[in-house]
Amino acid sequence: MDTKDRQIIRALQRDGRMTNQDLAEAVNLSPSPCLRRVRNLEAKGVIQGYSAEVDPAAYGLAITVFVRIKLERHNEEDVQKFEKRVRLIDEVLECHVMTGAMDYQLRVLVPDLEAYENFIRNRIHPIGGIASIDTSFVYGTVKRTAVFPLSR
Amino acid sequence: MDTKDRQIIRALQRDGRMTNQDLAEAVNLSPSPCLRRVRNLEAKGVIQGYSAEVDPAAYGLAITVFVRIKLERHNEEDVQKFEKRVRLIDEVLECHVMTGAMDYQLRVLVPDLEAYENFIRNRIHPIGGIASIDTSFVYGTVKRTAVFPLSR
DNA sequence: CCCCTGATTGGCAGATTTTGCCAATTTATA
DNA sequence: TATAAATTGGCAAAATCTGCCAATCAGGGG
Repeated sequence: MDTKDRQIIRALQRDGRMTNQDLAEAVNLSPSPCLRRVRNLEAKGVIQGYSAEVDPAAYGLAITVFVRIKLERHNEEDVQKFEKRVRLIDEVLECHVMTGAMDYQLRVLVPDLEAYENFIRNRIHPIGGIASIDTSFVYGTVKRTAVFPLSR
Repeated sequence: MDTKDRQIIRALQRDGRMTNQDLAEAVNLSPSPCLRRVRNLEAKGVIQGYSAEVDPAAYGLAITVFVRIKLERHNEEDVQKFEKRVRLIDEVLECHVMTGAMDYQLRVLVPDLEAYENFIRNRIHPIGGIASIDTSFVYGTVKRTAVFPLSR
């Protein structure tokens, strides 16, 4: 992981579909060592995959919600159960374990408010063992980028 | 935006670099109409771009932080100033306007705790007009996907 | 200071993929 | 049902990918 690798990573975060030729030019390499570095980053798991960035509203998912959840108990069994169930819910795009007053923060995508109510009632509450839920809707997005800051 | 478009979108969210030929096969089209649909989704802004998914820790950014910020005043000028400044900060990958007790939630990536302290002192506080800051560090990630739920 | 070793690079060529064009098919509308 | 519009599939030229080999570079030991 040298400077060249970091350049490659940031270029592919900006445009994950750029051709290897363009990428090579952008980082001052010829195509073949450039491709070799990319494949290497993929094999080592530094680059975990590639994905299309899609406008959720245009797709029909107008509402983004951050849901913060606290469990009643934190024994191994209840924690495992919660995490396993959460992973299976398609509307949950992200779930992190957090410091602070709440245990988890979820990023959830739903078409409308009614769907959010159903999500909480039919997907979250049935898991059981939940002490409290705190919901914040996203009004607007000021910034959203996939490009990491240059580190050193 | 029909079923086929949604299939294409979800396939490209799973693997943004799959070849058009494979994509066409996955959605039961021949390559040329498939590519035409993709280009159309890009032109309409439904697909906003493509990006590499990178392991932050492997890149050297071990710490993910969600920062919730409340402003002192909400007049046009202070709000614009805050948002403009936040957009320029490389460590901030996301910033959303939120309902609830806090005004904004930021997703921030830094190499270590010291860098986070510097981030707050040198990047956030100097903006001014901030009433309160609430920090939650990410301990672990239970789920993270780019693939939207199928909407109807 | 030079040589040796291992790692990385650049160029080449065959295989694969993209992409614009046209005729044929399907879908929607009157 | 007839017509118009939109969408599709196939083809071929252009661009790209990717494995291989010789050349170059960086670092350590004598």
